[in-house]
Amino acid sequence: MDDNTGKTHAMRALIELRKRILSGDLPGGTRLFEVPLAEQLEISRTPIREAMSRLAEEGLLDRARNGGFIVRAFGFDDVVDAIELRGVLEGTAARLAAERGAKPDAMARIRSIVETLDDCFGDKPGEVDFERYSEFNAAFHRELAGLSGSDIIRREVERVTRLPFASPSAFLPDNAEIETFRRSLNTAQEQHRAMVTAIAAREGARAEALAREHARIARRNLEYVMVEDRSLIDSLPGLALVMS
Amino acid sequence: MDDNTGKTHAMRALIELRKRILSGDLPGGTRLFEVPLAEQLEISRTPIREAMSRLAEEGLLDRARNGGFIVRAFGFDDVVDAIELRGVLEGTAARLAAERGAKPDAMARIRSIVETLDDCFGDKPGEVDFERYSEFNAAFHRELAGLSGSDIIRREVERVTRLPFASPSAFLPDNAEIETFRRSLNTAQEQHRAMVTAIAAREGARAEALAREHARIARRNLEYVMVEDRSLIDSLPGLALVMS
DNA sequence: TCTTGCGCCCATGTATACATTGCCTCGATC
DNA sequence: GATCGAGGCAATGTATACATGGGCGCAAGA
Repeated sequence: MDDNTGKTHAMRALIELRKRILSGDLPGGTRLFEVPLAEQLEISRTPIREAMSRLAEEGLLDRARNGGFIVRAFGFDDVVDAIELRGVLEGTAARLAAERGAKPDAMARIRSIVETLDDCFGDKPGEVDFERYSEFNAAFHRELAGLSGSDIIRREVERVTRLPFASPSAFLPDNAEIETFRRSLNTAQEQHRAMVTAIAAREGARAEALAREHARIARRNLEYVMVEDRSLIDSLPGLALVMS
Repeated sequence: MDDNTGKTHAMRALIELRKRILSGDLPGGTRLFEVPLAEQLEISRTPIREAMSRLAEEGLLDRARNGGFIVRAFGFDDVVDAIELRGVLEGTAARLAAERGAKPDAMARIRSIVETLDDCFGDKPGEVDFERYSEFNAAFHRELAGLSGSDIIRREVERVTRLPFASPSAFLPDNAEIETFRRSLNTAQEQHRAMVTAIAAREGARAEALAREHARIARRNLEYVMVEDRSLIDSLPGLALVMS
């Protein structure tokens, strides 16, 4: 995101609007009018426009035909597709890293991240330091995105990842209560390790396949939520803006 | 792009700035200052900002740390990566269309486009209606992007495609003189046909592989230009903004 | 000489008045 | 009754004045 967090009026408007969209306060399809928003946030129209323009870049708003902005509507099909897309792009990042070779220091960094993730698992089965895992899981995916050395790939991976429900951490909620989710962490960590191994061995196809399958964990968790226990929807912040 | 072509000052500024960037008049890394630009284009700063914001969405400008915009710099490595990325995304579009099944009317449309492309080839070898081919080639790729029915996929395919050197028509220059390029058209059209066949037969892996290989034609043409005949660089509009 | 701090200047940030456009409504006419 | 057009309103588009803040240079002191 931006480091300028909250310094200017435009930044505060950006953050506030993003919050409202992500929380579902502004449902998909809602047209955003400059004047009322400016009055609500007690600033002028100019920073509002700036903020909306940035949200359009993020993919949270669409530009309307005759000017103005509309909150982008996401359905569950879109969540599935975005997760699939993340798998494809991370797969490409992994494959290219394998085929072209990753820089030694980047490989060292990602290996160290995998070690740390290992440490998040306690001795007893099912014992996981969730918060730490979540943090270093994000770090793993960030490192993976740039591992091939291609700026274009890194940018596009990070772009998809920015959609909250497509983020690698989307289904790592604060409440680690969900047994199904917790079990998936072992599989996920196996895949992290295997990806790094494949990349180091220059096995591009394997690295790509692993990354795609890795993203499928998110899809399975999504399907669990939708089919088995819809009450969980509310505890997953990334799903708040998704419309039935 | 936008249908609003040139109606407002912001749109005219957008078009003018885009032209300057694509033509290389504004090389990568150039910082764009609002005041001088406003004076040059004889409008105020407001529509300039609007235009620059849209160019950032297009990926032609980057936002600078402390405000302002910088022309994004592309090297030949980036062109290669962007072409690769297009292949990956079109491959995903094709695979999903195969796996999920495409709508009959969309299939009919893309089949009709393939027929038309066939008609572009004359009786004598090497005889091609270039302009018509180029037009319907673009149509094929546009149709392919949406064939799976996924908006997310279609948007992202079209997004990458918007970079001029990554467009499916990037190496279909007006001058059809380049024998190597002309020969590649036969291969390309074979692949178009095969992709449609694979999608209809629900052969996802084959459809994906074909789309990726299809994009490689662009990469080969790029390499031909770079290695065999660098003088051709100037005749390919999409490469003007690429820096050595 | 090096460093530090003050101040100016330039570029973006913001507010606001005014322009423009497109849509909606209401009415009149066919 | 339907359609076309004029008018007004509401929204974005634009210009511009002023605010803010960061960078650079110069100068003064250590």
